[in-house]
Amino acid sequence: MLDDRKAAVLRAVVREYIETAQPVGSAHVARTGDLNVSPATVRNEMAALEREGYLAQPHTSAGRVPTDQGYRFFVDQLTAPGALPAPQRQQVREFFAKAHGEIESMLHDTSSLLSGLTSYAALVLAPPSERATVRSVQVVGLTDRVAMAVVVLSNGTVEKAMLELDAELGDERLAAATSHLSAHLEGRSLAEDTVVPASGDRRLDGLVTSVLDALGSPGDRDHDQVYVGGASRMAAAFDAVDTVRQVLAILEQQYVVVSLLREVIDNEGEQGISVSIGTELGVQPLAACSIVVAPYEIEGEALGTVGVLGPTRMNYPQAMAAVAIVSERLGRSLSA
Amino acid sequence: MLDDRKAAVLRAVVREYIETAQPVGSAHVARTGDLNVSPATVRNEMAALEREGYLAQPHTSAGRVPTDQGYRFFVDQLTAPGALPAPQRQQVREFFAKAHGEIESMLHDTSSLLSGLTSYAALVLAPPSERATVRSVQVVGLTDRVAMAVVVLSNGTVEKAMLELDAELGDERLAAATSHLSAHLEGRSLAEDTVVPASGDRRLDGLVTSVLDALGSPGDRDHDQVYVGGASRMAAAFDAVDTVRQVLAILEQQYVVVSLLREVIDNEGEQGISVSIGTELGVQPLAACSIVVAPYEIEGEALGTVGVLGPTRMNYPQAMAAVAIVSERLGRSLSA
DNA sequence: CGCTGGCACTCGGTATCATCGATTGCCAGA
DNA sequence: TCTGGCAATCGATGATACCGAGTGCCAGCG
Repeated sequence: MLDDRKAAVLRAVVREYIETAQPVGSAHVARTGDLNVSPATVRNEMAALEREGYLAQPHTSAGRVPTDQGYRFFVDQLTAPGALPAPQRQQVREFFAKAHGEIESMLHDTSSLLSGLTSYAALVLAPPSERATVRSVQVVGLTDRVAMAVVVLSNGTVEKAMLELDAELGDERLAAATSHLSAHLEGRSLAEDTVVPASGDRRLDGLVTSVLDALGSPGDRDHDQVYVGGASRMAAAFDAVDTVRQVLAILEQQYVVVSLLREVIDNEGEQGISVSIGTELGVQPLAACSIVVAPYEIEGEALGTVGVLGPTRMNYPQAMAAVAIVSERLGRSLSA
Repeated sequence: MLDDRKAAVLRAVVREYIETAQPVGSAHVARTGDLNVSPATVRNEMAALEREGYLAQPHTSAGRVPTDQGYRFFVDQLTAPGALPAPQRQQVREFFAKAHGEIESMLHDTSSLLSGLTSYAALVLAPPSERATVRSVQVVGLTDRVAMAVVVLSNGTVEKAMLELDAELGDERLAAATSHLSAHLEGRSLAEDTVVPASGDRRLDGLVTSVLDALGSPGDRDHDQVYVGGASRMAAAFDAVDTVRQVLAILEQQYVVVSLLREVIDNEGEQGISVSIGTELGVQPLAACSIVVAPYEIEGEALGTVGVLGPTRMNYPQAMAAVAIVSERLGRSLSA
């Protein structure tokens, strides 16, 4: 697609622009890039790259800036994930050595870690609890007419649902519901359309049904819990306060973030790290942002995802390295 | 402290500045304020107010801007909470009419509501679970050496704690621990130093102890769950992107936000709404921010708090009105 | 034929300067 | 005690010029 020299020029421009956030001129490239050519030659190549859509000029007589297409080529062809500097590798190691306990706090802390590693916002998507099996079900009365169903899943997640009861139900009936549900749910996943056979007792069956309803409904969306860490770092990435506001507003909408992560993962071949750049994200306010994500695997199955959200001029090699190592260690840590 | 006319001038300046974010000149005050005096007179008053620390001049020959002290006087003496416009009252009513279900999602949604009402960031602090009593305890095995203790509290909260077991424990022993703990914890609060008598079985007692340890430790800090809504709106309140970053960084640290809310509530007389302005907050990055908070009461006891965080030049009457109505309705809603 | 040095040209950024207008402080007079 | 008048202040705005980074193009060189 691009001959070697064009590629080298593009690479030099992207690298320089990532570092300085300033348009890159031909002189800089001629000096920096490995190719030993004069600025004039570089200029010709840059003009060509601009015609082909890889570079853009903010205005005549400024340097060139990579376009989304330019970043795309850079990510796909011109760079490898790269390695994280030693101190940061060490930091990751220590984090996962200490990490233990509840999955929620672990995912939350992971988002902070990743954000710290990259100086961008970090996104961590929890594994869907559909695959987990029920370990325990319990129906507990809170007040006369309010009960709560609590389900413990094999992955350490706890689901709960409030029930508003039509009629006052005694402890015995709640206990009966608990044991009835336990008998038919334990060992299965909540996702299956679990049919719990009727018991004959009408009020009991009504209670059981409402428990299943309550547990089922949040399962679709609420479960895609996403942890956003270091959103404030987006403020350092842009100097237009309005851009910052729009990006943050997006990050506050969990479902948008979740579907964004899903899309990015699905888009590319499943070979690990995926990158979506600028307009590829399909969300206007994020036109100046890129996302780097990788799935993490628990017990060999790709389940959740971790990623970072940064400006399109983010440091892709570093971000990819960080996402790679964190997703790998997180998966390993959760498998144990 | 301030004679009537000075107060009127101060009020006019604060109101105008809140609206326009521009330094206010004497002519504007003379026109706007109810007092029928000439700009020259207003100038004299303003000079006096500046000497006494209520106003400041960004530079000679600009208008005046309120100082923190000026806002303080305004809030304490010159304004009443004010009433929310009808459509917003309606919005609150509808919200709480529909609201139901788990306390967590309710608090979360409340923070969004309050943020929407005020266009500032909203802070909602969950009631501490110390007062709630235990309704159910259960120890569930997840893998050979990992178990999870789940406690359902009377307020609808679920506590959980992971346990790493020294030795493999069979289901019978977990069940024994469950019933032993149930017998001694149910009806009490987790905060009390609950002494669970020894059973005689050494391994069982070890398990029981570790459950209590695990449940006790997070109880101190993890519990002060705080929900932050509309943080992105802080980006609209400032035009220095760096200020935005610092404020957001603060908002990401839960414990800072929690202790901030605590302090503000404690500072002032407990008569409802409290306001902390600028440097009063004692946190340098928030020098340009103010917080308006009110406790909400469940069953007559002041427990959690709701509040908004905005720029010092926030619309105090409106914010106070919004905080007041939301805290009142939230408390009522949670009491039901 | 491709690369290079040279060169005119473009155009944003910065500095300088004058002007304008909002606002003040002060003072003398009502 | 208030007011109108007035000089003074100082940021904001705009015009102007200049500088420099960078470009595109072209003629010449290897």
